[in-house]
Amino acid sequence: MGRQPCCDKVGLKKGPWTAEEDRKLINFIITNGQCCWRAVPKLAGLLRCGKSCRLRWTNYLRPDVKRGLLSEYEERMVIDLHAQLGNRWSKIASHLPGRTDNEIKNHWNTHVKKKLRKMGIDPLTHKPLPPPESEKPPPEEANKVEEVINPAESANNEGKEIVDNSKSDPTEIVNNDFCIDEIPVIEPHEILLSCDEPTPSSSSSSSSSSYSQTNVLEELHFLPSFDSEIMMDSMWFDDFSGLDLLINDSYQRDYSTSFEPSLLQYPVMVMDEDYSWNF
DNA sequence: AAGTCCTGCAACCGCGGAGTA
DNA sequence: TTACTCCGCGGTTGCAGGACT
Repeated sequence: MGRQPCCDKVGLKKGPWTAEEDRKLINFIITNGQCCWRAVPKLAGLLRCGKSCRLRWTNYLRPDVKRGLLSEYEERMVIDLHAQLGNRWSKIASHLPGRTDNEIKNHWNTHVKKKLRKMGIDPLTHKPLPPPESEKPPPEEANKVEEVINPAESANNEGKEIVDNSKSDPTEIVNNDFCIDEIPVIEPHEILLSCDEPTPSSSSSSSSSSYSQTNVLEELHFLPSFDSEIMMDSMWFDDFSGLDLLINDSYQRDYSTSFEPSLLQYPVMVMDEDYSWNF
């Protein structure tokens, strides 16, 4: 007896998401929160399976998702964490706020693997690759590279916080108070908003003209004078009633100039006609 | 300019774990 | 204990766009 499909696939749409589908999904989650993905497509009026909706939301539509290439620091962290955790992308992603497991996995497979191999490091083991017979690098050089890459073996030298795998489950590492395991189901009042300014790469990295690579949330940002220092990482709304969230279907209202940031208790989100978010 | 190859990324698929009746 | 559902994870695929010939 095979496993039952996650949903009735007959008549379900596959492939890239359209702007309209994204809008429906965003509207639904903003109104109802994240719950019961299986029911989402039906309730949101989407011809998608629940898994597809969840994937689209978590990897792309979530307001706090960070777009663009990983910074050097993030990449280094990914390498370090991969050395500790292996291909546990969701665990790795939990240490990089705003990054998704899929994004990190893709980055690893397309960039980091190559980079490490180029450096003579086995991306699987983080140990020096056995050099080709013809060009054996000096042993001290290989060791040096390993020192840099393999945190488990360089912890003492760098004074970095490295988890002792023998003493505790590496998956339980809590780094910077952020662990995806601790994130509860998101309720409507808990829609997470990124305070990051859109990074230049996020707008320029789109290599495809297809809609799916033009994040409807790409323009997400606070009012220009909003104190992004204070709200550096992210913020959670304590009370849904205070979230003045406006899906501007009429495309006529412009709230972006009608608030003094200092008076703002809650940022105002307005969805524009191009499905981008504005505050 | 046209054809082919390569690359990067979004999305899909199938499995395993957790929860529950 | 078993059978079932649902969710999340990791591996893989498919496609669009860029690079190359």
